[in-house]
Amino acid sequence: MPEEVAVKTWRELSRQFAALSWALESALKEQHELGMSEFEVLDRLVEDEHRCLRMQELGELIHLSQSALSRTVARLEKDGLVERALCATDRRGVYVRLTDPGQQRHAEARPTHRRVINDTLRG
Amino acid sequence: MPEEVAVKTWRELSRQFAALSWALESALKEQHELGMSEFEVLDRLVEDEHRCLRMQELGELIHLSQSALSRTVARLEKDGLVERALCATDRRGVYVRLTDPGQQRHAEARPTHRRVINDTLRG
DNA sequence: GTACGCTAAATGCACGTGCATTGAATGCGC
DNA sequence: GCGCATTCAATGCACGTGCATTTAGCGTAC
Repeated sequence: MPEEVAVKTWRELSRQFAALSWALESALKEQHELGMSEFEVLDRLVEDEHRCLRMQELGELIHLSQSALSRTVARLEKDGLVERALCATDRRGVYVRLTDPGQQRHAEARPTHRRVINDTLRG
Repeated sequence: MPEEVAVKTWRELSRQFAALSWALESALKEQHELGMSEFEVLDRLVEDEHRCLRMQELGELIHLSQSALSRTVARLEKDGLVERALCATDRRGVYVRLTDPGQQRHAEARPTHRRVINDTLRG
């Protein structure tokens, strides 16, 4: 890939990401009181069979530093959307479990999320 | 485009952007004492015929809020890499002009920038 | 058992960003 | 000329993030 093409690709990537993340952030915040990172956590938890993941697993799925993820989960916990539970087999670890209110909030926000993605990627 | 495919696209976009912006940020910071946004400003200025753009023009090229751009330019100015000049025709406007040290710093950093992009997009 | 290194998650801190506001300058209507 | 809405850039402030460190728990070697 010639150098200038790579730069063009990067700029296009930036542009798309900026547009979409801004659109998601504002739509989720305004309509559902959720930040993008918060929704992302809920969205991953819903996909899990047991609606429960370890911090470490979440960290691999979500592009956030370990500390940022820790605080994001803390915010969700404060709002009662997830709960933390100690890991029985390894007490250093923490399970993050989706609560019923969390599942409900996600169900409300999900259509917004999907719609914004479709609209923005199309536009 | 089916809904799940759009979500996959978004997640892939996020993943690529996170990987590339992190790689750029750390490489530019470590090797050239430049943040990604700072480099982006220099990179756009170099491409301009007169190495000089209005804040507003920069704002359209770079995906940064107006306030963030203002501060990014302020940091560059503090380091002597750009200078601000009042716009003669509209005294509300500000021209941002690349200085010689700025051009030199960009020339040093550019190969790093291009290489990281190529390597990361390929990987 | 104890000591050591390693890993998981939380926290102090500094920094960059966005939002809202401010201050200055322009252009339009009158 | 005089207002008045609009535009451009800068700034106060709050917030989310990353880095570095801390705290706790694990595993291995001895």
